[in-house]
Amino acid sequence: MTRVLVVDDEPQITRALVINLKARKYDVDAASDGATALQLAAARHPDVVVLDLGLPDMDGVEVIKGLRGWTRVPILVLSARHSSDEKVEALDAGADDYVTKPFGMDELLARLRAAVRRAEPTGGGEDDVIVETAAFTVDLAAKKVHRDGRDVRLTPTEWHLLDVLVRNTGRLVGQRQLLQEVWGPSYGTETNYLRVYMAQLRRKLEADPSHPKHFITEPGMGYRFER
Amino acid sequence: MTRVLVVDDEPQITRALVINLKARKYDVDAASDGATALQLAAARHPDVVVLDLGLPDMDGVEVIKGLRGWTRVPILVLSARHSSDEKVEALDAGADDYVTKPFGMDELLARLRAAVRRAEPTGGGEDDVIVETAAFTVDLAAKKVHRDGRDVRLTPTEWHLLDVLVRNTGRLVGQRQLLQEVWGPSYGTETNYLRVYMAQLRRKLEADPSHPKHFITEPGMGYRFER
DNA sequence: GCGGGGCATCAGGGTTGCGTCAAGGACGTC
DNA sequence: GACGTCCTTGACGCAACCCTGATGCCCCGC
Repeated sequence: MTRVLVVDDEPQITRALVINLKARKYDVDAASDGATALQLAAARHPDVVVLDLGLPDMDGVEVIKGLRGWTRVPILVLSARHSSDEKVEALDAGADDYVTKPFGMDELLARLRAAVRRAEPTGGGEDDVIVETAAFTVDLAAKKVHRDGRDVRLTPTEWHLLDVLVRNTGRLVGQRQLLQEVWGPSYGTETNYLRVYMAQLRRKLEADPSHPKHFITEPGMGYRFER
Repeated sequence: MTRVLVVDDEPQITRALVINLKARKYDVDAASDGATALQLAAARHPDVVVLDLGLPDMDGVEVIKGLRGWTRVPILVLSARHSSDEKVEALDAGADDYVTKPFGMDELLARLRAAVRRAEPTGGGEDDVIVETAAFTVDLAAKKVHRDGRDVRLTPTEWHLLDVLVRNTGRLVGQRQLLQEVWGPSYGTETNYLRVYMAQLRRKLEADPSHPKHFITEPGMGYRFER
């Protein structure tokens, strides 16, 4: 769940924001002054901060700088000041967006979504899904198989087949489904393809290919991957 | 130098933006309609896009979607419409910021700086900037490759390709992804480009180009950089 | 015991994909 | 206008992959 930190000293605005955010399944923390805000940010590590610049204890820009000293969390500034200088100062201090009061809740939420989306891990992040068995290790994202300390090379078809099986770990995958997912929708009866490629996968990955422990045949039905 | 793509069909606004941006040492491209914008974005790979929603040939939101199909480049929307719905639609389509006309140039530039700053490489530190292998050293930030005590010269396309591969060290990068990231979204099947440029990279960087240790071919799928 | 269906394994051949080289053309520089 | 660099494109040999058929095994029903 996305965590939002709301910082505002006007209770009615804070309340409105909190209600709207919680209704949209955000996890919300709230602070009414800068010191509390910095403390909460450090303790709770929010995914995005909504910050009113007019705080009782310190300048809003100082809060931004305080945050930027250690985090790149998106900061969405809220302010009654329309002055261009204020905006420039806040943005250059490290704010990500600047919304002037009064604001439309729809717009604010859209800007919030944009800020959160931007901060999401890049496509090439390391959200690798790794599946381990006693005999080998599969990294689906990197398309890598490790076994006995060395990489195993698989052909595209072998990968495709392994991919479908591993994504259904423990479940039986029917022959027809395997054929259609790997070879295309017009296939469904060419079970000999499966036999050939299952044999290759076993030869490359199983400790004892003729007595497979991970690529199990379910006669007449399909195959199952067990780790 | 930061490259900006300005998309607007009103010449006076475009001119004002271009002049201001160039004065601040930005590298500026300009387009007056959506088709040109998409084409220029693919060809020039800007670091940020300033996009007017009111274009003659297509809906601005379509331009956003067209860009988001293949790139996360920051998009700063410019529009005469103040309606909340328009803003929400543009932001949810993938825009990063939304500024209504008339706008203050100072504010716009500050928002632009914020957008560019955000897109900078993650603050992981400087441990990722330099990648070392047994044969050579790559400095992605400085755009330098060192090998056997001397600098290796790479062409822009070679750099781009190396960049994508190194940023995905250890991971397989599909040929379609490589083509689209290096040559643009309209490419995807021209695998001969890859073959030619991979050969050049290998010739310049590998100790034994015909038996590559770092630029690994995965037949039928793509390439992988290993250090 | 006998026959049949489904499965594992192997080996061959057609086809695809890769590496390499070289030539042509666009672009910028001097 | 000549030159050099870079990108594109085509052709060729070669290796790898995918498909296919043949063979033999095991399990099961008759």
